[in-house]
Amino acid sequence: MDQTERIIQALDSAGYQATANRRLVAGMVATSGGHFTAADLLERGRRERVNIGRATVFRALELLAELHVIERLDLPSGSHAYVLCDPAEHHHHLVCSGCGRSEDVADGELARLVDEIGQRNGYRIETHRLELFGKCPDCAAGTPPNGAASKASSSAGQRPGGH
Amino acid sequence: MDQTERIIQALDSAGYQATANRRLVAGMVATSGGHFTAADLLERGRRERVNIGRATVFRALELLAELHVIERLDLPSGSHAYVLCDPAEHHHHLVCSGCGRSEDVADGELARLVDEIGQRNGYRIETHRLELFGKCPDCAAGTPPNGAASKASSSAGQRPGGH
DNA sequence: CACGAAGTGAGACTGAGTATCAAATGGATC
DNA sequence: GATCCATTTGATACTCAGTCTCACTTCGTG
Repeated sequence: MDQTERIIQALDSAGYQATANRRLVAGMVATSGGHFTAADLLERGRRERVNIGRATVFRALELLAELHVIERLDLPSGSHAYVLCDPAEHHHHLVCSGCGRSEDVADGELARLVDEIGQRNGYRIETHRLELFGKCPDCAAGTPPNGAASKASSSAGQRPGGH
Repeated sequence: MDQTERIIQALDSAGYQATANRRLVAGMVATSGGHFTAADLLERGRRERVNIGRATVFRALELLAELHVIERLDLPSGSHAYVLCDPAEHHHHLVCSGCGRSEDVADGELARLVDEIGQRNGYRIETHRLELFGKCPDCAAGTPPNGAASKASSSAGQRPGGH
């Protein structure tokens, strides 16, 4: 779990206390293996008989998002999820609609494309967001259950089609 | 209001009745001039002393979204909005964080880029979504109030910064 | 007009997220 | 270890978006 350590590090170096609750959330985030919602963590906490308040979980997630340790995602279903990610560079997310697993995708060429669109329309672009949904190699091959599947299932994979 | 007509047409040719309520919603959507939330329409209805139920507005929006006459948008603030758009071709939205106005942006090169990303990661991509937020020419020039501004203000332009 | 289907409004309900506030805890200092 | 203050926490109330239900109304058709 050196991912957990990294999160705690981030908290600490930003001047926040690494309390037991925050460590707990960090641990759950680090081992999520994909995207997760606040409700997922709450549920998991309850299942594991951990005493952590609702508000505390929301606060911890807000904090981690602020530190860019996790990032908020809008699932095609319309609900909000988070993914663990690398705070260093601007990137996007590729999310498996089968098992919920997610990959970071470098911005790469997109930045240029976005600039171009902005220029063509006369807009001064401030933020852009690209979200990709599909099936990961395992799910595409029909072998979804991979550990990740079990706990991500609650929030993954509704409304795969669309537009 | 030939935009309104177009929407009614779409309802009609999909086999739905173009009732008074739906015409009303169509009219509000057509004259929105930017993105709007369900709450915006409800509020506008109340202000204009129109008697239309909460559920009816949600149902109408759902219906229009299904016909691809409007499309759902996730604002950077995390709330859900809709924009009127061309049902014909796959495209994305460029939204002004100042006045709420929005432009359709053709998918263009993005499709290729998305394919490439999918291939590189071994994912079978099902959906992608690009959302661009920034300042339109008017807002960038410091002349925001343009008619559109007044009614879009309730839902536009929070949290302009970010990653 | 009569009928069944489609549409509607009121209001109950649900679930996510926020706000409040008193109590607990952390960590620095003596 | 006792004291102090800032930070964190949990319980709970609250707000708000969106859904569901159900009785009632309206629509189109024969």
